[in-house]
Amino acid sequence: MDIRTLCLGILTMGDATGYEIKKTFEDRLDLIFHASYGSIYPALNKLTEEGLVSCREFSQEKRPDKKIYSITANGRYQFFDAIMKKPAADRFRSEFLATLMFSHLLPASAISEFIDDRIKDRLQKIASMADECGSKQTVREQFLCNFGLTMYQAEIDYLQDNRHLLEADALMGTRAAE
Amino acid sequence: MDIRTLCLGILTMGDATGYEIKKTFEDRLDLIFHASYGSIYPALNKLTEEGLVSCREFSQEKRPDKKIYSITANGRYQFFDAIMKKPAADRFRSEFLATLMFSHLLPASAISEFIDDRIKDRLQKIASMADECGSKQTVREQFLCNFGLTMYQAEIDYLQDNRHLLEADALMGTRAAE
DNA sequence: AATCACATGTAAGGCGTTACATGATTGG
DNA sequence: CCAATCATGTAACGCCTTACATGTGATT
Repeated sequence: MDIRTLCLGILTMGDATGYEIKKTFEDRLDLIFHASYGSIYPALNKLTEEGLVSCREFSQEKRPDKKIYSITANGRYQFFDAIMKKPAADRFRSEFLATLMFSHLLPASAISEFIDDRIKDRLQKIASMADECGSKQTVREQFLCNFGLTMYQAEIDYLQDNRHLLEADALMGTRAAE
Repeated sequence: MDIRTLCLGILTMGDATGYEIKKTFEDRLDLIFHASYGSIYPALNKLTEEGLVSCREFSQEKRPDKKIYSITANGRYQFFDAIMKKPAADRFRSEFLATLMFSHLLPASAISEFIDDRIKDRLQKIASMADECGSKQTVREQFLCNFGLTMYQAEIDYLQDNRHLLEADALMGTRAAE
C-alpha cells in the first residue's frame, strides 16, 4: 500500500483537494502514515491519468486554481481490491531503541536522559491525543486514536518499570572501565 | 541514523563480515531495523573509503574471499557522535491499521478475519520470542526483547477488548445499506 | 511584524529493496 | 534431492522527502 493508494482511500470519504488530502494525513492518519506534497500531487495526477479519480477545476483569484478530486467507480473498485488483500507487515524503525541497543558506549547519564525525554514525549502525545480521541467523528478513528493512546501508555509503563536494568548495567560498565 | 551508521554500530560489538552483519540485523535488531545485502555491502565499501572501518581479506577456496571488517578509532568516534545526538522520531507505517481505517468499505467478516490474523501473528511472535528473551546475552538485548513482548501483548489486549466496537460499526453499516 | 492557512506544483536526490549473478557444502 | 548456510556483489528501480518556486489574506 503506497501513498497513491491511500489518496484513493481518503477520497472514498469525500471529495477533496490535494491540500485537504495532506491535512487528512496529518489529522487522521498521523499515527500510521505520512505524506508530503511531493508525493501527493504527483499521485493525484497519476490517478487522474489512470481514470481512478476525476478532477474539477475552479479558478480562483489570487490563488492557484483549486482542483477538487473525486474517486470514480473504477477507483473505488481498485481500492476495495487493495484493502481486501492481506495487509503487508508493519514497517517500524526506531532510532531511540537502536540507541539503547548501543548504550554500552554511552555514559549512564545520557541513557537516563534519553529515556526521560522519551517518556516526556510520549506523555505529551497522550495529553494532546486524549482530548481528540473523544471528538473523533467515526468509530474507526476513535478506535485508532485509543489504540495509539494504549500503545504509548504501554511504552511508558515498560520504560518506567525496566529502565533500572539498563541504567544499572551502564553503571557497572563504568566501574569495570575504571 | 541510516544503515551505514548501524553497520558501524554493529562493528563496535566485534569484527564481522558483511554476511555476519546481515545476520546480526536479523537476530538482534529485527524489531527495530532491517537491512538487505544491497544496502550493507555498499555501506561497508563506503565506510572503508572513509576510513571508518578497515578490512582484512582472506582468500577461500570455492567461495568468494571473506572480508572481515573492523571499526577504526575514527569510526568509533563518529559512531559515538551519532548516538549522542537526540534520536529522530520513530518511523512507523501500518497497512493493518490503515485497512481498519477504511473498514467502512469492508464486509464485517473481513474485518474480523483481519483482526483474527493479526492477533494470531502477534501471538506467534510472542511465542517465538519468549524463549529467546531469556537467552539473550546482554542486558540491552533482553531489554529490547521484553520491550517487544510487552508491546505485542498490549496490542493483543487492545484488539481483544475493543474489536467489538469496529465489528458492531461494520454491521450497522451493512444494515444501513440494505 | 510575523506566522498561519490557503493552494499548486517540480526537481533533485536520498535511501533502500528486489532481483540478478555465482557457486560449494552440509543437513534433513 | 532440496533447502539452508556460507559468501560477495551490482543494477535497476521504487518510493518518498526536501527544498525550491509563488503568492494572498487573515490572524496574532
